[in-house]
Amino acid sequence: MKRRKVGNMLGLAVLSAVMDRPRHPYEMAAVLKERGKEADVPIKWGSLYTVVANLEKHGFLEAVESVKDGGRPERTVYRITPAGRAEYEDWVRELVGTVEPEPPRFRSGLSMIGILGPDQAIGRLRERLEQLGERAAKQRAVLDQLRPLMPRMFMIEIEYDIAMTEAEARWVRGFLDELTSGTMPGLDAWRRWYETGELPDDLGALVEE
Amino acid sequence: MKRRKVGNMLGLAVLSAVMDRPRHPYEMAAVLKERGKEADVPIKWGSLYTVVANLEKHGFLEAVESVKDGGRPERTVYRITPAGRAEYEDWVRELVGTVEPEPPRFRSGLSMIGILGPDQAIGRLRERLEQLGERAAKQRAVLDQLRPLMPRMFMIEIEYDIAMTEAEARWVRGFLDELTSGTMPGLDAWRRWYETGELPDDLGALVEE
DNA sequence: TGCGCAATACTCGTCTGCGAGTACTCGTAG
DNA sequence: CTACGAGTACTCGCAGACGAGTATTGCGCA
Repeated sequence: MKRRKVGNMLGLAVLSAVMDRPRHPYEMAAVLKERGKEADVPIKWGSLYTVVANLEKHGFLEAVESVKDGGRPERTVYRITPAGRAEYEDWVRELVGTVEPEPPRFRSGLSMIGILGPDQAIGRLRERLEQLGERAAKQRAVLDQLRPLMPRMFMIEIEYDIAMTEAEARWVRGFLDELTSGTMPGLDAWRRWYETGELPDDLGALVEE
Repeated sequence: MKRRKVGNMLGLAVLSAVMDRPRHPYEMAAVLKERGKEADVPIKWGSLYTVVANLEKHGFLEAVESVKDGGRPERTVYRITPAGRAEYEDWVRELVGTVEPEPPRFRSGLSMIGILGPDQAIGRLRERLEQLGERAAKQRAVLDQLRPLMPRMFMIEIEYDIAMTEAEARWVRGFLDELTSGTMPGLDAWRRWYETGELPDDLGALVEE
């Protein structure tokens, strides 16, 4: 497989920032923050300059070498090249069109939730549920605030975000219900194991492989 | 904030692999693959030894220095320490109980879907939808195959995965419907901009800030 | 008029992640 | 009985990510 020449997501953000007009790195970061892209790609100062340099090395950006105005320390302004535009488009095409495995950390947590024991597990899941609710509310507030200002298509990723947050909340709530109502099979075996360390014979056999 | 001493997710996997009995690094990787943990945490050989070394440095693992059997090149066997157990538990607690922002790459793609133009966007979204279907089917197959062998609680993360995949598929389908049925506002403005490069006056004003 | 703080615009060095190589060994097909 | 491919068990070194520092300037406020 042909891995992207510049793999860092910040690279994509940089390309998008430079599409309309040439900018110097600090300005790129500024517009990205303004446009709320920080939610997509956390902008780290350390990475920004490395990434810009790499994009230039691979011919996606070129320096317009404008030292311009007095005052400020010297700045290098970059312009996007045709190759850069192509890369940008191709990258977005890939992001939208293909699903690659990016396991969320919560998934890992779930797969090891055993060691917490049922009671602690329930407690933690309740906390998560609450946080998911807050997150959804916050996103919805952003959406409402922006709605009069710009067309829906420009905020579609927020709608996606809300939908996913709510879906997760729904799942967690369902799981929680099964745990608290006792519908989930093996619950007391789990509790026994957590409290005494002994596990039922059939499971003991299972562990052997 | 107190960042984890060993931040790599592989570290968590290593701890989990060493909970029951001491193992040497290669063996850890082996059991992790066997238990299907690769879906949670991709196991990179390069990282494995660094991570194990770091875990040891911070007192979560300790070497049992067993050169043991003939044949194979020398191996170092590691045992988990009490501090290691505590760290493991605490880490899982954090993963389950708190939601931190980890923006999926698709979200970024959506926020930049503009440059593709409506027709290409629709095409790509169709592809994604198809892949999501495949993914859900595959996960479901795994679940069905495992169900007779182990209790549900041991496969809960697969259930979560399926639920999330389906939720995304549902959202994409809805979005796609709005695009193809023409319900989405601003669709022809979008097409015009993509084909000719000119954007309606109200948007032009918007871009100024 | 002078003080300090926020903003501007980076640089530097460390620390981590990981791909690609290495070297040895066992089973087995010819 | 031997050659080879698959498994075993790592090592090495580079490239990338990032935190923390630095130096300058403009502006508000007293």
